Amino acid sequence: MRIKDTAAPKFDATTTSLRGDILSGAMPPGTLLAESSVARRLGVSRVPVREALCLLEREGLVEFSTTGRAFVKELSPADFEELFLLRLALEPVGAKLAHAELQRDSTALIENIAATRRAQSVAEVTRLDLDFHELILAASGQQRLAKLWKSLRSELELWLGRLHERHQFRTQATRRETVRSHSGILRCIRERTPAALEKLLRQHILSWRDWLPNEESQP
Amino acid sequence: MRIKDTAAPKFDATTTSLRGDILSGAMPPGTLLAESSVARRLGVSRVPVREALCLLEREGLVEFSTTGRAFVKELSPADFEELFLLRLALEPVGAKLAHAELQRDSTALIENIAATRRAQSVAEVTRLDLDFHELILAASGQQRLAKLWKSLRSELELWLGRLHERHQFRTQATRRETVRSHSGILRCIRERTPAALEKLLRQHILSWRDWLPNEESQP
DNA sequence: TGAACGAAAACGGTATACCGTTTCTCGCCC
DNA sequence: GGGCGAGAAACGGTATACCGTTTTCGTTCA
Repeated sequence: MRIKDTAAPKFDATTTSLRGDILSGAMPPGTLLAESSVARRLGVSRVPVREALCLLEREGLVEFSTTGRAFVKELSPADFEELFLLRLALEPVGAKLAHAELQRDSTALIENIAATRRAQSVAEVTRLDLDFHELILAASGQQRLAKLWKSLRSELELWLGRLHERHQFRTQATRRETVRSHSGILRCIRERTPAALEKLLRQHILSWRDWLPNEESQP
Repeated sequence: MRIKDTAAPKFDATTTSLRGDILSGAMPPGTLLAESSVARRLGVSRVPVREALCLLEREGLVEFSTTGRAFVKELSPADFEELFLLRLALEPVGAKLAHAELQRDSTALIENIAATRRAQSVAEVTRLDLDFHELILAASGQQRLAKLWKSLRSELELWLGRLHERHQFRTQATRRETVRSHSGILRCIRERTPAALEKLLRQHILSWRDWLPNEESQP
């Protein structure tokens, strides 16, 4: 009755571990991820580490120098802007296609909104917000679109990691605004009002962007 | 005065070789790319092959089964449609941003159009067409957008590989139409008429899609 | 004091070897 | 004749070892 006999591959445990360290801020952007060191630290050989770094590069969390060394990716304000440029280009397309699937079953999105109402911190609201958008793109039925979103999300979370420590957000206002936007977006998808949907979605994404301090200050 | 002392890494020679075999049709979609066999055939060890397969997966030419085996990606008609969905979503955004760069220097695009005028086959027109779009997205200054385009292009070429053998195209009409569209698009970018640009670009992309037989027939 | 130089340590690219699992093949049994 | 199962071959995941290059750091010289 066993579904899986095979032992879990080490390279994805390695990937998970590294991803956690990066997103948690334990390894800030610019940190060198040397294969040997990582392998020693995690008690595996260099081979699974190599694999993990390759995967994380595709996720957008790691970048390689010309000499082949891996670093935690550093995002410039321009990168940050590009992420939202792509969100604005892709999400409306996906949302319009998600209609059929969400007409059939949108409980996940409804539960997400309910959970957002109960959220206790801005970090939690943020996570639920990203989950909400991810659910929509998954419901679009477009594989590349969904994959692409996950990569954009990773990079956004990489950026976010630096913010929650440094800034005080107004939890209640953020939460209320998020719930309102998400409810409206879901309604537009299910009632199939594409023009209103696009407008709402764009506003929501942009307002989210403008909440985040795009620090240019420190030289 | 040597820029590079270091020997060219084998993994990118391997990547190039495999990419060529895939795009040339020598290894049709569905072909198993076993690390051992490829390594033997190319006279290298499995390690560079592993690296190459990882890169080619990111390019969209290779996909992995759940058991970790690599195959030349098989594209369904739905995949084909998704590629154009993404092109329609992304290219207008990139083209609008390419204005400044192309105002400064658009010789590459102009030469591309001239070369298209002299093209002798549909395959050549096709390649120049893809080059044209790639140049625009490169000029947008958006790294992720440019990377993304290259991946979409690879998959399109993967699809195209099966067509040029099986179908007779009208070279002259295709060439004339392509030159006309490209000229119009370039003019719109440089004169910054975004509405007309978006319309032209969408028409051009869609007409391109409709030329390609999206065969549903054979069971 | 600062910059250029050189040696040692660290790192990445690659080859090879081992092991458990998957896949294929061929012969057996129904 | 057709499914079915056992054995063999092939394959992927991982560990280890070697080598040339890059990086780093301490020393020396201007």
